[in-house]
Amino acid sequence: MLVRNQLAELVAVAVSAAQAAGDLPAFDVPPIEIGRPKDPKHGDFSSTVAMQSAKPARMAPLAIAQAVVKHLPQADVVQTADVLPPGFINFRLSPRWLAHFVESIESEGMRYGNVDLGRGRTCQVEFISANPTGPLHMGSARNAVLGDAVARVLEAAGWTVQREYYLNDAGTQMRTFAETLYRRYKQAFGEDAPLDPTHYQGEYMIDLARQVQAAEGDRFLKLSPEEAIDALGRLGLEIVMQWIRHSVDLLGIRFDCWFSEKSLYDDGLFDKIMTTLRGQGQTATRDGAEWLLTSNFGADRDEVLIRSNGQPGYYASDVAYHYDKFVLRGFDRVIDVWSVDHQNQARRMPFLMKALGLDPARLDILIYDLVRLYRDGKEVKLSKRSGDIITIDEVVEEVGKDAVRFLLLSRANQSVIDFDLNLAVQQNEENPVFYIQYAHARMASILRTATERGFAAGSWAGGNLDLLGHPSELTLLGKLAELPEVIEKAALQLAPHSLVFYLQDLAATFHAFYRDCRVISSDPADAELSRARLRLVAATKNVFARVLTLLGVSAPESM
RNA sequence: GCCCCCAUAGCUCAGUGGAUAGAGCGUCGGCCUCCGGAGCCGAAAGCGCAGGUUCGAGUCCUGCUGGGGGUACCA
Repeated sequence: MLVRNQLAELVAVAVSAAQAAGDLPAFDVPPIEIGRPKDPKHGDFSSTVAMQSAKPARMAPLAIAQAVVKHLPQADVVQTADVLPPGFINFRLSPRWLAHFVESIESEGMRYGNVDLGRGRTCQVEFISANPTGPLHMGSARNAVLGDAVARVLEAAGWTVQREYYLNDAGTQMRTFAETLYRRYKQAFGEDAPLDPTHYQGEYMIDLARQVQAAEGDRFLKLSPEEAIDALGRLGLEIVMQWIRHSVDLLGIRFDCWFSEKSLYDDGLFDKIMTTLRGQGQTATRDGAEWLLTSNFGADRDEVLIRSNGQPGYYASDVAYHYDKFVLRGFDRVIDVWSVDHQNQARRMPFLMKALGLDPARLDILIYDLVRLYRDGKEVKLSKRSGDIITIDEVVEEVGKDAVRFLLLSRANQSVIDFDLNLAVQQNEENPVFYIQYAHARMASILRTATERGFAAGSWAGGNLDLLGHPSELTLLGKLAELPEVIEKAALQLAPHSLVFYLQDLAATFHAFYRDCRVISSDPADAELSRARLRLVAATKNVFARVLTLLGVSAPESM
């Protein structure tokens, strides 16, 4: 159980006991929340229950706090519980308990920090889902690493997670893609086939056409334009999918499922849902189009399902796709990771859920803000259509997966990221990922050095943890014990960036410990203390590796 | 016009309604004779403006100013 929850229980018991003893009146006790004081001298945890109870109990907060502390049950975890004006109850964790906390970290290993918010329930995280009409560009990189990190955090929080890429292989964009490829393909044979302004202007379409030319020759020229466009569209899609898989792989991401939008129509699911919705009277025909009457569920407007040209609109796909997720595949929860461009669409999703008879709370739309790319001090605009793109592959090959992931995960989701390509290339102390990885490498180095100086690998396992008690050791131990709270918070808020800030904090705490406490001593009299400290270093290294893994960033043994 | 997000130190950003608002970079001043100085210690420096709610507001509400995004029978 989280330390915070243990303390909350102790306080709850104390309040009841105080009431039973007549030291507190009967009143509605507010939910007991345990917080972390900003200032460490106020202790490790604090409760504001006394201030919150002042009004209902009609008592001075200070007196309430004193009554609570008086009835606080004994517990190993608590060293002291102090009352401070205006009514804070401050807890300090027991040094002995903290020191032995190392044993928990050792036994849990790379599972340490896990919490059980999910209780095994299933959660699908759908992310990237960029149109397969070209290589993944840097605009999708934030989506990619955020979605993956959220998936990792949710797994650590007890959810059974499935990662999915939704392939928009239906609709007009695919048609435009196929037409563009057809013209580039003809151009490759020297034919005059100029692009329209609506076509994809990017150079990569030329590469794609040449690739087809090399592999397939001129056989598509012999088909009718319609047949050729169809065939080239399918072939081009396959090739682009290979590009996308490669980029995703470079970022260290694995998808469990690549879901085809087209399959929603080919497999008859869309028709089936339309029949159901019509039967329920949830659609209406107006202006030649068929609408889903979301205004019946509180929306300020209805949504077009089938356009007046007879083609389904994108909302139709969303309806069928989410029906498939929740009803056919039965996910308890779904998270769609969308850029801020889709904020309007996101607001309409709850109505879609209601129209399908589903609880909107089961669907989270995780909105993140833009990434602005800068090169040589100028913003670089990204657009597949204009052809001005910087691919994920280019950037990852230039600055590495770790830097890309770390930089893109070190901001809150709702803040804009300015990604300076020139700066990211500089692999120096200005790059925060190196600070973190350095700390891990330093710990690895300490353990290596220990084995060279007579502490056989693992021989410190029996080190006497009771010897740990230096303030810097206790601070480090307290920070290590925070991890479950950090993971819980990251999972609840779908905000992996808090892991980054935790790591920076932990690194600083470790460096302070390293400064104050010599781990490997040449004095034989300190051998036992060294073994205890080596256990602490190994536990800290484990926590670093754990959190870096949650971020998808590697934890180097040396740099 | 309407809707959403943002505004915190010189710069880039954290900050679950709690106590003296933090970190990195930059600036200034210190620290390597046994573990990695890619590190550590210290200093200067901040919540856009005006109201409101609350025992308590950077955090919640309203208005204003400034920046970004969104407002299709396109996805």
